[in-house]
Amino acid sequence: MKATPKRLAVLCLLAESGCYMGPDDVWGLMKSRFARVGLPTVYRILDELARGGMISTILHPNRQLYYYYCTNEEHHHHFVCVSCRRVDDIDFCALSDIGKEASRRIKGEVLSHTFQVSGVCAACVKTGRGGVVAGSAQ
Amino acid sequence: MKATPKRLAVLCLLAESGCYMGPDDVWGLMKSRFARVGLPTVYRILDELARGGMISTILHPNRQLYYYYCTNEEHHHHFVCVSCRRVDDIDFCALSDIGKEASRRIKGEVLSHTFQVSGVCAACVKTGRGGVVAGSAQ
DNA sequence: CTAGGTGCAAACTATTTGCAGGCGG
DNA sequence: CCGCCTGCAAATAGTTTGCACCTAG
Repeated sequence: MKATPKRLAVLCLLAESGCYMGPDDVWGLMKSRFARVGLPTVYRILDELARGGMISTILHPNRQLYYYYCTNEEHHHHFVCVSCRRVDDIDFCALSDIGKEASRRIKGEVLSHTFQVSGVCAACVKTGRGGVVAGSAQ
Repeated sequence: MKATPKRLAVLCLLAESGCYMGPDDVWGLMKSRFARVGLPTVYRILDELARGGMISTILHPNRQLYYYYCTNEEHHHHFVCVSCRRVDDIDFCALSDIGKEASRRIKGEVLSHTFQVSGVCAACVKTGRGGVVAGSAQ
């Protein structure tokens, strides 16, 4: 993939923020850096970067897709703060710990899995940000 | 919540199929049982049943919401077959097994979590249904 | 009579597509 | 000159809302 100014800018935005952002958020920041930039372009760039593995996706319970910068090459999962949108890597995989057990019970072929923890990060707990949020456990 | 004929019908449809369905799928089946039924009504009923805990939701990687009937009162997770749409309960929780570890690393407050395994169920593996599907692990 | 359930049409919003212009190699 | 990156406008699709009707209690 060619490193165009806009692709780099999106990557930098995400890397510097350390937060997950939706296409609209990224678009807002891009508009302050480029005179002309279209929302479809932001969608395309985010999709390309995610396909290329440079960023990862967060499927929010609100059914929208968010993106964030991720250097961790290893398979891992995420803790997302519902207050400040910060993302922390969880550098272990739930499935690997219980994989044998899961396979034994399911007796099928596991193709993929999602594991995502959301809550309030340490910083937000400390400063009292992040009120009570309805939790949904699937 | 009042047990209206349509609410019961939606519940029965899901219970009898043992599969997850989208609002559109449910609508299709409802139309063969009721002369007049609107798609918005199906959306409303599914939402109400889910809020009431009578059915549970599956947030598919395609970002659409599916519903399925679930008797298991305990906290648990799901294995969804991408081939036949069957859902199996995984009657243990990934987070409980690694909860202390997660809390220690995150140092924040966990509000909710999702854990969902998708693949091909035993029956589909046996009959050769269910081709290769791109897997996405978050 | 009243409350709530429902059909229908329209609105909404996130996302995607088509297409033409433009820029770099 | 060619390819692909991109802006813009329009289309798409899932979902939600507004509102009037209608029926059970």
